Amino acid sequence: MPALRVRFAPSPTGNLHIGGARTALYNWLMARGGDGTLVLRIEDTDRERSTPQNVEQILDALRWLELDFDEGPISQVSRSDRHQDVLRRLLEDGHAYRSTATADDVRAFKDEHGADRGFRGEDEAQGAVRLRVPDEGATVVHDIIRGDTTFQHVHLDDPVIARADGTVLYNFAVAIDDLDSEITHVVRGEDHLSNTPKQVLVLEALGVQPPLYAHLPLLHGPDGKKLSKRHGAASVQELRDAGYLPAAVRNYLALLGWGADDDATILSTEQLVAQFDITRVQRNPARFDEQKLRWLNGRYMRELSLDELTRLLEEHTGRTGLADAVAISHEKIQTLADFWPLAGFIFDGPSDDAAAREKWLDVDGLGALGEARTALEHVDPWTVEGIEAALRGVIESRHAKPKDVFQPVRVAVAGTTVSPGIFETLSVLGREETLRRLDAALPRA
RNA sequence: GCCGCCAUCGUCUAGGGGACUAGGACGCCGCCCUCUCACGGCGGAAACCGGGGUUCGAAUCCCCGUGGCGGUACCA
Repeated sequence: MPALRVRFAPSPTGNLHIGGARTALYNWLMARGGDGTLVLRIEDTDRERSTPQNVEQILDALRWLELDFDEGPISQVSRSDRHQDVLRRLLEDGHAYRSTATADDVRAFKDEHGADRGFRGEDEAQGAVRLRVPDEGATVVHDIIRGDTTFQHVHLDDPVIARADGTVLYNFAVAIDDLDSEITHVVRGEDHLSNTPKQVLVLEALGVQPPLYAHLPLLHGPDGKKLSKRHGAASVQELRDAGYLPAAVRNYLALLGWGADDDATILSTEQLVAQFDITRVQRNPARFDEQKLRWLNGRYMRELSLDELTRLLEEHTGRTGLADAVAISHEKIQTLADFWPLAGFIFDGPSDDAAAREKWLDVDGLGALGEARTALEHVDPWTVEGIEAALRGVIESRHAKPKDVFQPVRVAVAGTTVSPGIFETLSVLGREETLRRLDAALPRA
């Protein structure tokens, strides 16, 4: 039994999308759970898109997700000498040939022959390099999620494996790189399934065994369409900006296409590593549901200590001295990004919600506010309990409903109808600032 | 067009011939808690794509249809 070796091989086209992130996670879980090795390879044969910045974005996303790798990153381009060697060998032994046939030529051929025959070119000693597909038989892809898939050779065209200028193409480079990295399990998106026989054929031409495959179901947006920016946070970068926690993202992503034996929903990374089983992965595509991620993230946020949450929020907002405000907001936010809209008024002053003022700072509201101001002035010491007692006293003397006093006060200090608990908020604000804000909301005497 | 993959509540899933009056989670609805928003608690509505088989028995196996998705590049 050879050691488990898996790989994550993104092409650096920009942000790491959540589909790619899940592929990385599944590979990582397999490696970590099975004493395996995870190899990172950058598929950078498309020179246009493979900029150093794009590569750095991928690495950055993996770092944020806290998914480490054991070997690499290996640049596919850096292996071109090896690719050329193999290419030459296939050309020499007749498994590949040069042909000037174009995509249009192949299309014309297909139009004529339909599904009866795959395109087979003539060896013209020049042009692009095509791999010779046997006329008879079939290539079977062994997939540990989907079982065996058979591709009849008559349906396969001889694939181009290198351009006329000699540079190799994806389906060739992948096969060689996986071979040289001694990858035992190729775990990747289902969009690669149809091209897998080309890779298997390359390996068979070299007389070596292909690895086992595991093609993961694709991830779609809430509308079932391909995931994109318009679906909200679709990349790791956006997830981070939206204030999600890496552990929550890992948990959620793991559940997109896989479920634990006991159908548990909240699984720590340790539990994921211990329980993840690639053979239990779903075969049908999953939709990315940000609402569930939000809920899950909220659960993780509430597990955090105040110190840790404060640290993360100060990092996220770029502000300091948030500890008290965090303490009274802890239960009310689901993402790091939720904090400032809820509690930012404590630092930046009341927000300006005209509808809220109109509704709660009417004649009655201002009356309650005036009494509240007087009552609060004498609170000593300035504690949550003292503040509550004072405000409840106002309710009693006015024979009012609680909200008829609390909401005007809230609108006066926060500028809007939503905030952390009112007593806690005033406590954090301090007597001076509280009275200042109440006075500002009251008509001049 | 051709080749291929897929198909359980709105969503993620459990289920791998009888344990299914189909279970859990998010979301939704109602109630409770309550100073707003949340949190928490309780309860509810909500699914086996359709049609044929196989079988004593099918959500589970097979076939067809339908639908979704992917591939079909001298992209990755």
